[in-house]
Amino acid sequence: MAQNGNRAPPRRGASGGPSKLADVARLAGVSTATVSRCLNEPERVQARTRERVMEAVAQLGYRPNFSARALAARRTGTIGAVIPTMENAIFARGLQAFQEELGRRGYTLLVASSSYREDLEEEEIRALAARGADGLLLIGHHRDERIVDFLAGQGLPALVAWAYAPREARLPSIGFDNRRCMTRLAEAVLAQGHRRIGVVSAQTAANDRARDRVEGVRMAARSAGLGEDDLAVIETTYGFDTGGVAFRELMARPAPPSAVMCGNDVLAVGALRAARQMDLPVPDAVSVTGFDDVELATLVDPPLTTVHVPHREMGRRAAEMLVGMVAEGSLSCPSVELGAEIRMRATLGPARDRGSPR
Amino acid sequence: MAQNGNRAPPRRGASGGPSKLADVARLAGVSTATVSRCLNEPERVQARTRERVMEAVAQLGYRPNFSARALAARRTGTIGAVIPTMENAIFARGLQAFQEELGRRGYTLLVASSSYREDLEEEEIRALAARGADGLLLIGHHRDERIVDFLAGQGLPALVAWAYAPREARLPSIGFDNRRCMTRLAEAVLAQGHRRIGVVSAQTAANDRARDRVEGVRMAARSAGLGEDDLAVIETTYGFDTGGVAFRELMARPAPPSAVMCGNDVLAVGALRAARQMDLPVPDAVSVTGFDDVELATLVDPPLTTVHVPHREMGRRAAEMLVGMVAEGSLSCPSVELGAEIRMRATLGPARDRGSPR
DNA sequence: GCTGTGTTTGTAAGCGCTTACATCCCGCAT
DNA sequence: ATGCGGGATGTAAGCGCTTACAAACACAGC
Repeated sequence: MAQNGNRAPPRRGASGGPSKLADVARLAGVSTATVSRCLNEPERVQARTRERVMEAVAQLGYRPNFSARALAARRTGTIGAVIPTMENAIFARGLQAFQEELGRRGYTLLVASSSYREDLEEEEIRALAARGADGLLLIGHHRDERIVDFLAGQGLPALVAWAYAPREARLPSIGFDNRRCMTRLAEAVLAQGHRRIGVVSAQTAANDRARDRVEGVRMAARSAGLGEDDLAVIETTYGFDTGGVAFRELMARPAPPSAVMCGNDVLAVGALRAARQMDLPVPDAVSVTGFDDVELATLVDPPLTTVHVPHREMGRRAAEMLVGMVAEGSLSCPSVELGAEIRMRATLGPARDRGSPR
Repeated sequence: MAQNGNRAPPRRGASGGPSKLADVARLAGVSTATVSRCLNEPERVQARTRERVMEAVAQLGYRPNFSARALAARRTGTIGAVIPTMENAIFARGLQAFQEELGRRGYTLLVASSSYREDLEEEEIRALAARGADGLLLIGHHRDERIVDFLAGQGLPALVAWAYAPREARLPSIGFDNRRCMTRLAEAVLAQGHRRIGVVSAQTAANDRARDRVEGVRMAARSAGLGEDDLAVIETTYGFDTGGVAFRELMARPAPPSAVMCGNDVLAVGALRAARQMDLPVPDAVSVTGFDDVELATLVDPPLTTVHVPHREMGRRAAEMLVGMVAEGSLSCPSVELGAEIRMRATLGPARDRGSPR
């Protein structure tokens, strides 16, 4: 609220200060409407006039005032994204691709991060809406019904990424079927003869992706005839350390698992490190799997068996879809399922028979 | 340019559509000015009136229109950041902290990424300025003089992060002295008896940080009496693979280095992987160092000797400083140097005497 | 020559908010 | 009583742009 000389008349034109539409109009000898048209629908003004205007624009170094334009036109050319955190490489990468594509299409990205907190996400969605975002990118489907209502009420297009569930969800989405991917990976684990499986999952409370992944393992286990006791699930926060801690806890149980499936690569790498510290060779003593296939997965030793997710493509296509929705003023578009495939590497091996439980 | 029913009268109030300041004023039985004051300078209106207004605000679910507010008040509550890429963990992490602190102080973050391209960066700086960013965060000092002039002309506060050079630079900065850090690390390398040193640097053309780091090695080498030939520098783009390629090239030279200092951890990890593939034990056959101390550095085997940079703190404090400049309408503030310390881990070992060169 | 059609440009009314300034009102000193 | 200081509120003029509508003009067909 500094009251510093705000009222000083802004220097214009020659002095390098911001020039306005009216300045351009004056210099070009046309009306402001014509200048505006030159900038927004060039084909609607005669070539000669347009040249004159453009010259004036160049001469003054004119840049339209964004707020004024947004206010008058009721659109901002801004897309908002609310992601859990940029520190997670998968979001950083997807967001980077998202932003690149957005830029290519003349939109700007407004970012907010929710730190995986549902209340914060809601707050930020509303803030971005108030800021006039033309569209919103959200992560995952888990979200209070009220917010979806709010979005619909505002006529604000929103797209969900990192998940795919066209049936149950009201918002269109681009992503992959977390549950099915995890089921397939679990089947691969079971095919190696593992009969006691540990799961290190991210917090599932407000995270449908994490929930779906755990559910995926459950389904595969059930189909394979495993009982409740053969599946040990631990939830933990995101991080290398927490992954290690959870792994230790799993392995300290009376009948430890022969394979530990982790909800993401970061947790898995944490598990791997813990295994090394515990002198448990991977995959001979215990198998480990991840999810995401971040760069790290191929850098650890042994390289991690995981599920490859095309983060960059997801980001890029999300931008395409969202911009499309914004352009046609539609609140929906066909959801897109991306392929996510298992990357068999070295951390998954056959179950070593060390006396079946009991 | 979709011409869809834009002109339909927007439903207000009850119907859930966006309500305006005037709606609140009407409901509360006051003027719009009073409502505005309630929102912006609550202490200037009487408690009783304020309560009535706030109630109306709550009842209507009123949210101020951002563009209108920005247009009228000539400030946006938005801070822009132009970073090379979000995919680099160091920027993602710093930016995350930056955004968190910004949010805490009521500002929103507008991100653009330049992909390490100077022309794009300029373009984006101008775009963010036109969007009415109240302040700008930039990375590194390398930048055309014209842009700094432009910023000054616009009266737009800008802060440089990830670098510290209060003397030479016109913009205030927060960061660390890349050159000095690297000199110290190089001294540590030299202290281990290394006399032929390879450097794998990021592209230096538009990157003063990379340039300073190389320069840091040069200075230490010179002080130690090494000749030009004892220092082999390769520049490469950012990535694990490129780091590996550069490492191979260095080791394939007639008189290969006994230590390879990399411009950042990602390059270093790439080098480490290449070394393993070449059956060159680290640090017995060759030492390797990094820079940044990303999480990865402790996860590789052996753990990487590197320079620890407090990215999160840098982001957080950058937000503090920039918000301060914006609040007091100042274009400058004291630069801050953050400590960055060497993390001695296992990839740096004594030079093995394998016949001094010649 | 007159009307009708289409194209190009201008006029001016907002968009929803902030804020300088005017007004009102109340208590208090005179 | 009268006048004055000062806080609370209202009035209204923008902020810089877009765009509906009107005006002006060119040219075709009759």
